[in-house]
Amino acid sequence: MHWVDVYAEKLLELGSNHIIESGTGISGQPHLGSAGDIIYADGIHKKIIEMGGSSRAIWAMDDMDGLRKVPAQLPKEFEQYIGQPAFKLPCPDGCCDSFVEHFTSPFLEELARADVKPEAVSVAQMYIDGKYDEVVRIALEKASEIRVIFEDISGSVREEDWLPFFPICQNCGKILSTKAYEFDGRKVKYRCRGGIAGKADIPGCGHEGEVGIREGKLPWRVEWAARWSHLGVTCEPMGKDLTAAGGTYETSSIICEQLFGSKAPMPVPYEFIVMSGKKLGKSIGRVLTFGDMAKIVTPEISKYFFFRSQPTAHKNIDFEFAIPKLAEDYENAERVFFGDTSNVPEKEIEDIKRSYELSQISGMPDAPGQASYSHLLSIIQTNLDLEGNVDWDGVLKTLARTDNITQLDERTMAKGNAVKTWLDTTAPEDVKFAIQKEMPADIELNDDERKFITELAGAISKVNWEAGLIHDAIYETSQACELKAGQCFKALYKIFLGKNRGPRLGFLLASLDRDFVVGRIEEATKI
RNA sequence: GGGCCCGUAGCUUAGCUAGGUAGAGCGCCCGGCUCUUAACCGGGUGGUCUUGGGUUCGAAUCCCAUCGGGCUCGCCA
Repeated sequence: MHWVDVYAEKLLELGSNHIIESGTGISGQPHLGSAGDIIYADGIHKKIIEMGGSSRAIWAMDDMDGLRKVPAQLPKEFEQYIGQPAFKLPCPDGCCDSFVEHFTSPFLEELARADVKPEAVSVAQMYIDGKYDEVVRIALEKASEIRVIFEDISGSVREEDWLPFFPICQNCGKILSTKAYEFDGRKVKYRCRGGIAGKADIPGCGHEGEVGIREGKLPWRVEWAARWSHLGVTCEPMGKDLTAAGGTYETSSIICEQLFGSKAPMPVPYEFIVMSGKKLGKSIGRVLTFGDMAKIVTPEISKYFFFRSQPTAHKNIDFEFAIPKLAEDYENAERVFFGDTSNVPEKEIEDIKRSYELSQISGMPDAPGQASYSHLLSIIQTNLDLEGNVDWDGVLKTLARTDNITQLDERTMAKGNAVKTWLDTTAPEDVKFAIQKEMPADIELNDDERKFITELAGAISKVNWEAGLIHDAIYETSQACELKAGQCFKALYKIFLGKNRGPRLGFLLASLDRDFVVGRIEEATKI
């Protein structure tokens, strides 16, 4: 059984109403891993409903959290906001109402296009609206119990007067720099004495004051427990960092059960996504969000990436070399789904079909997609104009010949655009080819190849300029020279592309100017 | 020091949540093809499933231990 269904069934054994939560810190653009968190939750959520249970998928944005450091893409001026809660920050580009909206709305739109539509909940808004009043009050009143739990689970000792609450300083606006020390049942007294975020110190302003319980937040582990209890969360995917013993999940579970009297949700631990050891430098650009991935391989294939293996399996995404392979895996799953189960072990058929199904975004297609990613990769490059734009009519002509496709349907266009995006962004030079306007400087031809080229120079000038005839002329010349055709094709690729391989030569050359081709071949006889 | 995850062919890996003779892709080798969609077709090479125990009629799979890798907790989202 597919792991998504295993979780859904386990949950339904526990009860029929479920809240599947996911959550993301808003300290910049949410990355691919955050999207995975929500995609996993969405898969389980949908399965529960499909099996007759009721379920809500909730996505909590942690916008009450203080800004720890300035993300790379933000202007330096944002340093002034370090320590302040995210929900109060302005939009970095002035295009949205707020910092949070700037990052979350594109993220949610990208996911929505993949048919992943959780109910978004602002944590800050829950505090401000008083939704957390009760849990905050319980936490403050039972501060000593929480302190004991922290000590038992993780061995960390808090100060005598420690309170599980971080007020927003009324003077400097920071939330990472305050220390609450007294709760009188209504107000919390605090000192803005400075704090720590990662390795950096967050200086405080020294202000002393008191705030209401809606003007600050609980510490993470307490807040998580409070949220579970308040929303009735029954299941939540989480990164493996949170599931370590003595870690966040364990502590929060105990707080949830002991203080709030609620059962902790079923965790769905998952591995982090690794980007093939490559740094996310300028060469790879911004390619680390779900939207970027969806543009490079389509939303369906992006979802397939998450569903095809166990959430705990290591996930290595390589935006350079592994993209066609990922697409091929998906296309293979598609064939399996539509009944071609050759090459697939019996045992895996069910899960492969299910992974494919989970990856769809607008119902089940009634037939496999027609053109493969790899094929499009090749034919799109043979149909680029000088500005690098795709000649879709040319692509269609090729597809008509190779795949019997009479029109570019939505799926084919989506895949074609994805291929083009990949070529324009992270595709490695190895998979790219382009007609060399000048004879490539550093190529070498051996005696056989030179002989072939010389023969061909005579033959090619007499050929009618049609793909099939050009191809025949090349083949016949190779036979006449008693050479392997493969070697001869290679020689031509070298002089036209500067590479050893390429797309079908007859069609490639036919699309070029005849004089140019003949001229290049004649030029090559002098190498 | 504690915990979690991973370890299967040269490489990438499936199978572990059904215990039933280890499967695939890439690569490589041979053969074929009026010979190329960075292909295709046929055949082949290649794994003591990290290692050692245990349970079992039977273990890659379950249990215990071991080694190696990654991550994480002990300050802190």
